[in-house]
Amino acid sequence: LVTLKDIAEKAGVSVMTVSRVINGHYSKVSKEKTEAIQKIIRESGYVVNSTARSLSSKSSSIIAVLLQGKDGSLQDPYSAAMVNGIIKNVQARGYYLMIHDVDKYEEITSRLRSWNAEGAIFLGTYDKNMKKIQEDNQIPLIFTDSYSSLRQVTNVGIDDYKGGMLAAKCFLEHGHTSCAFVGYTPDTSLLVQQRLEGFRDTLRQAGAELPDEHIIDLNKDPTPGKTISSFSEPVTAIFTTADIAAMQVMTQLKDLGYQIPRDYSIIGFDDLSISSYASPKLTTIHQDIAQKAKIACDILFKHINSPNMPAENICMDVCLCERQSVYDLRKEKE
Amino acid sequence: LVTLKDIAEKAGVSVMTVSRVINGHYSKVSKEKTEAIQKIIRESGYVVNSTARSLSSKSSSIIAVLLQGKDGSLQDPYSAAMVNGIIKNVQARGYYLMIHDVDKYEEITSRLRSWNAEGAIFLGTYDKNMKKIQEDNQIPLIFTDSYSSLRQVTNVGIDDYKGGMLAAKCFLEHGHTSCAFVGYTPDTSLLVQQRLEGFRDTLRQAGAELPDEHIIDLNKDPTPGKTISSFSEPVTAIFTTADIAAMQVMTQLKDLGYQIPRDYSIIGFDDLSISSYASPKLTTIHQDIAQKAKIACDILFKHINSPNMPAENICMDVCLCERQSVYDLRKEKE
DNA sequence: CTGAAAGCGCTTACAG
DNA sequence: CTGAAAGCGCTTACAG
Repeated sequence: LVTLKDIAEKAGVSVMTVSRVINGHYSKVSKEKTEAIQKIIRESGYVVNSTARSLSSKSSSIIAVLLQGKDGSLQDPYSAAMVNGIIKNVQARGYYLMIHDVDKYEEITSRLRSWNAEGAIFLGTYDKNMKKIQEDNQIPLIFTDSYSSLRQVTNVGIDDYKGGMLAAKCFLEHGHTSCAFVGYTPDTSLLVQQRLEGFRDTLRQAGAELPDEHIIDLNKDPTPGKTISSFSEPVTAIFTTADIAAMQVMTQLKDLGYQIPRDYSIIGFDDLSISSYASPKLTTIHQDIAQKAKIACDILFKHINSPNMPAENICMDVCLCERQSVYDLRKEKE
Repeated sequence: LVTLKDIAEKAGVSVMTVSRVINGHYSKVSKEKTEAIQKIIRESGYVVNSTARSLSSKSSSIIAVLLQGKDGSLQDPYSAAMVNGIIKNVQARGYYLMIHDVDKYEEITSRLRSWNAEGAIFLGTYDKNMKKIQEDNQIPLIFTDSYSSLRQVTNVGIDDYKGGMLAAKCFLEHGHTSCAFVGYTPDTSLLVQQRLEGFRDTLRQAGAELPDEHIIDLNKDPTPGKTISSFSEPVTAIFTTADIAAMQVMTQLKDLGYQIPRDYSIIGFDDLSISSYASPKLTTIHQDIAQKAKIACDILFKHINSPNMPAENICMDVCLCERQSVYDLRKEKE
């Protein structure tokens, strides 16, 4: 193990001089010494001990990503895409990424503090504990897709309400008025509620009601396809809060002998790359995940570099990505 | 920030006594003191400084996962599932996970050394630099799906050759003799070559040749569906080295007006959960990713806890998961 | 069972 | 431009 001391001895200078060269404070070291030291560093294969640097400088260069068992696991392609983007952005800035899978609130603080993380990005839902998390951790914290009622929260999200609206509009424009909604925990997830409300409000404005029975919680009902096909009032269109869920429902309905989109039209959410491999290709609400990861990191580092920046709430736009899973009922009637 | 010293002062003991309690060396501390100290720790919200502990104890409790730009990115659902499993296993043992996205060889060593990682798991292909990586990093290193010619490598992989064999057998049993193979970089990836060889050998043994033109590199040809449909010698069955690729090819062929599996039978690889959402449901070679992640971690910690363990090469079994994407040509002939 | 000393490999802050 | 001193918060190793 090569240390600063070893290099200092070899170069016949003090540890401080070597430290200055390593940290790029060239203006403070004579040119000859700088070059001599750099040569020795190169030849010796020296690598800074981040652990020592972190301890003495009180800055770790560690960014934490907090994953949550339920909706923020890497099993979810959305989260995987986010983390993928975050890694690249964090590394590009010379920082390191630690990834934590937490379910209990208490773990968060100890994990963040233990390594003296300089900032953290949260994936998943933390709405209930957010205030506590913020009080206990005085470092920049970026939440994503959060709908906390707290004012002072930095959040990067999307226009979920508009997403629901766009789905409803699309269905209406294609002549659908009897719809269903399928999502994970619509009663408790504020994000899902936004999508639901945008969807329901827009339908209602057009005179189409979305009865409560047509709102299905995927956590409670693993076979929404079956459920929907058994409704007394027949449904023709299904809005789903994730592409994966949409593909699941689609498969269930096809297994029951229905044709998509002939019998049931479906709209997903996210626009994952796999949604164009679905059959029929999935019409879905598009969000730009790579961009979202970039923005989250940009804000995080802005806050790290200048503390006391005000909290900011970013709301990214969404749009409808039309493919083939919505059937045009009006064609029939013509 | 609460330190050991603060707690020691409050409890009227030395720092060492507190340290012993925190590390669970209860046999070395009197019961009364232990309890008094634990109470203070609880009330003060003390969190160990891992950075300081790492520096003085020379063990960091950090495990590194190395991702590789090309085939080991989190964009790939296989890698995401692996990392997901690794996180849980690593955390269950009280360790922390740092994740590194590397493309240049040199980065690996500096990233590992800088944080004094206790072990590392590699996702993706590192065959060329493996020897150097091992020489430069004297910590337990677990490679996955590697086919390095080095003897002393700990690797967790699957029986890729058998995977190819099973695919070929399945096609043959259903009357297919004219096949194609689609994969990423079949010329350079030893893993893909294994799958290809298992596939080709088995076909050959049954008297069915797989001509070189029927081996398609997805990196060079992004539209294998089109290519395959234009072959002069018509192909009826396509083996693909990843479920995602299979779904891609399937979609391309359907877009060209072909019916799957009527016109083309397809077998994928991995058995990701999404493969059952494909339409038709994808017949594929199943590998147990959660188990693979667990085994990789088990071996890693075995090596961490007892150094000088011999390298081991684990080869997990694969099996055919039959769904609906292979058509039975023999039915026709009867 | 308890503690004083030394040290892990760096950086900060100060003196020259 | 250069360096000696002190310290970051812990643990190891030793002495009692």
